[in-house]
Formats: sequence, structure tokens, C-alpha cells
Amino acid sequence: MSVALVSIVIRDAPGASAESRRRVLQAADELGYRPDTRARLLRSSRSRLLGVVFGVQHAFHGDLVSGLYTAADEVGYELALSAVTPGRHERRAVASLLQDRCEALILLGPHAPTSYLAGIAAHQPVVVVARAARHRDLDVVRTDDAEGLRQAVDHLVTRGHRRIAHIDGGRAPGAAERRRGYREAMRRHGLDTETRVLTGGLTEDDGATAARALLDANPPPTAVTVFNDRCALGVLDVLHRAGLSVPDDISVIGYDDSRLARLSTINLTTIAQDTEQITTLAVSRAADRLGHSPVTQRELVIPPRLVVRATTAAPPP
Amino acid sequence: MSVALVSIVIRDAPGASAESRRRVLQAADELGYRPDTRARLLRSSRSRLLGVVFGVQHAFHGDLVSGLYTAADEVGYELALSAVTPGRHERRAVASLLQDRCEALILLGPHAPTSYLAGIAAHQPVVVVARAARHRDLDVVRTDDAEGLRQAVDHLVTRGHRRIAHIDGGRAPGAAERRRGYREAMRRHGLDTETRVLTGGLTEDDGATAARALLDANPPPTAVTVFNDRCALGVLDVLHRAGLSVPDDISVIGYDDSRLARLSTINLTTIAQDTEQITTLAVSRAADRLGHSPVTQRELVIPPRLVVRATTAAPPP
DNA sequence: TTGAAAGCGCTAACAA
DNA sequence: TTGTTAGCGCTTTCAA
Repeated sequence: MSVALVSIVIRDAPGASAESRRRVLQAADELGYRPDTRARLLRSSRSRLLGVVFGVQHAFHGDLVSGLYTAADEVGYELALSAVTPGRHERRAVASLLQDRCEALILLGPHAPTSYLAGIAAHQPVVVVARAARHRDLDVVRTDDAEGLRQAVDHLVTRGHRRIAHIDGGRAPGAAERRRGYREAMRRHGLDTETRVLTGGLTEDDGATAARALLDANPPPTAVTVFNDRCALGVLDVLHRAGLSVPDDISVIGYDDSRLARLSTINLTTIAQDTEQITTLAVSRAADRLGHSPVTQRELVIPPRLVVRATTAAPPP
Repeated sequence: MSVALVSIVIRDAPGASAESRRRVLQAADELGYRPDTRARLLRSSRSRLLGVVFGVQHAFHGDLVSGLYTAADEVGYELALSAVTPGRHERRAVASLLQDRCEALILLGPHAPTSYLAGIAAHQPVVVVARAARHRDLDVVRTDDAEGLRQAVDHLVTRGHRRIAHIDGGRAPGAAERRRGYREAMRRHGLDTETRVLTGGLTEDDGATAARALLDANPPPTAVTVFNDRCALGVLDVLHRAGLSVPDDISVIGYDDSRLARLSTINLTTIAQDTEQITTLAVSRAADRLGHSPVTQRELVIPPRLVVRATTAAPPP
């Protein structure tokens, strides 16, 4: 019984008798044999490995990772995860994936400048997810964030709001786009003079801080669109504590449609990103590049969807 | 210039002239050379790779992963991450790590039965984190969850509470221990008759559901200890909406000291787990096993710490 | 200080 | 259907 024959059986490749298969499988089982992925990859030049860089603190990245696993499974790729943590920077995370011989990289909301990302893309396909990046070597899969904020503002204006503020995400990926969408929508409704952008961020604390600033305004806005759900949660909390009723006194719209937003007790009106489509497209885009399939659009922009829940209503009289 | 010489330079091993080093490094730089981790590991029998299974949805696991990266770094190990997602079960996550030839496995709050974990531990070291598991082959690093709940109950009793309920974590890792700690503490204070355990869970929704049941009680408790912070958040929300003031009408204690709890606006009294110590010990325990250092205690139980914030006070008169 | 040669566990081409 | 052989990119003797 040669190693080659065993290899055939283990890989479930054609060219072995039923009897051989049985014997090999049984022996493998008894010995607790596990194929060595590394040796396997070393031999066959392809690793069928997609590297994924994600932020370990981001709930939304968690959702994306879940979707990526499923999508990769379907096209026969494996995922190699590399986390960005407070003590482990993005470049470190990327470097470790490159050493592992990933065939392509999928970066979730990367903070690094486009030039750096393009540098990596010179060697292997790079798919940037949930962030804009203009470069001919970079594939991008992202939600149409500007459109998301347009939908939010339209929804509020339809309900009769005029004093609509935006608590932004600062320098976070996607923040600039959302700010732009907000500004454009306000202008389109002739509300230039009511446009008000406050500095927020990714976290509840950022939202809380911004909300306090919001309450100092005179008159305060009757509605506020917030960078993401987490940040919106901080806003909601401050508003409640200030004795304001949501949505009777002030309407709030989040972004992401996270688990938090869906909570019956929070029930936040929000902009949903289509994680399934984003992850499916990100993986198939990577696979296309690796399979040298022709790619027509470098950037795939997925429309978001307004999810109306209980934090938006008509403004107070 | 031979491959062997290049290898020496790249590994920064002794035995190469300064001139050779310079030339190799320069050439490597020009060619964009990256050592192939897989080939390297294939050759040297050791992979210096620690496999980590974590729940991609758990914020607390995120904190642990961050700590593990740091700890692994310090002892010269790399981490291979494998996520558990709604569509990717724990066994799948474990299997992929085993194929990657991780030298040891670190499992964060695994759900699998001890017998299954022990089966893996027969082949390589397994460190179970944040869950109890009694088996001679399994190393365990966990918080003294029972002690955590004792501290919570003691704190409340000291403040004058007697009707103290517990919203548990159902079948989640750690839930049984915390339940036991609660029951023991109540008994020790002679409050057997006031002991009341409600089924909760890991999420805000679980907490909300349990809190509604809590309010149906007559008389309702004056304080409640909750399985974790996320769950406590759901509880707080329901209480607020029911017009109850926390902590004036009812006190609430969470568990984990997550970012959520620290929010100035939530300010939840909670039980902090020492993530730094847990992760450091988990990694060094794995390293000890691999280095065949003698290990005295199979189970390392870390004391938790009560963090008093604004959700606990004396009961209403 | 350098190089030649063997081999880690596997796959792939070819021969038997 | 099975076995032989070569080699993936690296490390590690050992000799030059």
C-alpha cells in the first residue's frame, strides 16, 4: 500500500478500488490520521485560502465573518482569520495572512490608506469590504452608504421633520460617505440651513457625548441620523435620561440593523446592510480574480434598506 | 549563494557573514520575498501555532482573543483563529484547526461535552477557557463564577436587600456555576425562601423576557443578579420602560464588565473577569504542556472582582 | 563562513 | 488499480 494510493483515497480522488478505500479509511481512523493541510498546500501550488482581516470588537464584522464562511464554503475555499485588536494593528494582521500564503485578501473596513492597500494588491487580489477605495487594483464591495443616509433623511422629511441632525462616525470607514449622503439629501430637500453634523464615532460613548452636545442646541433638532447602531444606542440613552421621549420628542435612526437594533425593547429604526449579498459578492469576486475570470466592475455597491421600527415618528407639534 | 545560507540569514540565525546578510536581505527586499510559513512549519516539526476557537458574536470572546494575541506574542507562538458562527459549529471550527497542525487548542467557552473535548486532548493539549470541565486530560482556566455571584449577593445583602433574584444563562458555559454561587450565597445569608432563579440566556432579548416574568412576581424582588452584561441590558431596558427606577426601585448586577457596562449612561454594577490573567495563563499553560514543563494544577480558577457602579443601592423602604 | 544533500507530508505524473 | 518517482519551499545536519 503506497503513499500515493493512500493520498488518492484520502482526497476521495478516482482511481482506487473499494477494498483499498475501505482498508485505508479504517487504518486512518484507527491511527487518528489527519491530513496535514500545510504539506498539502505546499505541494499543490494553490492554497485555496482566503485571508480575512476583521476587527474583533466590531459586532458588524462578526456578521460579515459568518457570511464569509458560508460563501467560501460554497466555492470551495477556506478562510484564514486575522484579527485587529487594540494591541494588534491592521498591518500586523495583514502581514500574518500574507505569510500564510493566502491567495487573496478580504479586508473588512480597513483603516489603512488606499496606497498601502494597493501595494498589497500588486501581489495578490485584495477585496476591500465596507469601505470605499479608488484604485484600479482594488476590488471593493460596499453598501451605498450615501444612499442609506438619503433614505434616512427622506423618511424623516416625509414624516414632517426639518431640523434633522447627523451624528457622524468621525474617521471611521464609511463615515465620509454617510456624511455626504446626509448633506446631499438635506440640500435636495432645501434644508441647507438646517444641516448640522456633530462628531460622533463607532461606540456608545461617542454617541452619548454627541447627544449631550445635541441637547445644548437651541432649538434642538427634532430628528437625528446616527453613524451606526452602537452609537445610536448611546444617543438614545442620553435622550431618555434627559427626559425626552423617543420618538415623540425626537426621532432617531441608526445604521447596520445590528442585533441590538432588533431588540424588542430598543426597536431602533435603522439602515440595514445586506450582509449576505456583501459577503457572497466579496468571496466570489476574490474567486473570480483567482480564476482569472473577467471582472467588469471593480466596485460593487449594494443598496441598503431602511428598516422602520419604533424610534421614528412625526415631529412634535 | 546557497539556499541554506539564505535560510540562515532569513531566520537571523548565527553563521553568516555581514556581507552575505546584506546581499540576501537586499535581494529578498527587491524580489518582495516572503518566507512560506507552511513550508517552514512542514520542515521543522513544530508549528508554534496555537489554535483558538471563539464565538464571533461574543463581545467577551473578542476581549479574550485580544489578550491571547498579546500573550502568545510574548512566548513566541502564533495564533490560528477559528470562529463559531450561526452556520459553523464548534466541531467544524475545531476540525479545521486540527488540520492546520496547531500544537495546542485553546477553546473559549466551548459548548461540546467534556467527553468530546477529552477526545481531542488525547492527541494534543487542550485548554478550556471560561468554562468548567472535569477531566484529567483537560486544562481549564476560568473565573471563579460561583465566587462572582457570591460577591454580588453579599454586596446586595450588605445594602439591605433580601428579595434577590437571579436571571441565569440557561445552558451557556458558566451558567451552572453562577447559579450555584447564587444559591449558596442566599443560603448562607439565611435567604433560602427568597431564592428565585429565572431562565435567561446570553442576549439582551433573553434578559428582556426574564425581566417581564420578574415583574409579574408579587412582591417583585428588590434586586436581581444577571448572567451577563448583555442580558442585564435587556433587563434594564424592560425595567425602565415599566417605569421602575434603577437603583431606587430595584438594583441590578451584571457579569463581565463589558464595554457596555462601563458606558457612563448605563454604568452597570457588574462582576469583572480578569481577561488579562485568564489569557496569559491560558497561553502559558498551553506552552508549558508543549514544553513538557511539569504542571501541578489542572484547573486554574481566577477570582473575579465586583465593580460597583450606579445600578445598585439600598432597597426601597 | 558557505554549500551539498536529505527530508518534513503531501500530490501528480507516469509506469507497471 | 497500484506503485514509483520527483518535488513543493523550507530547515538541518554535515562536510568543505
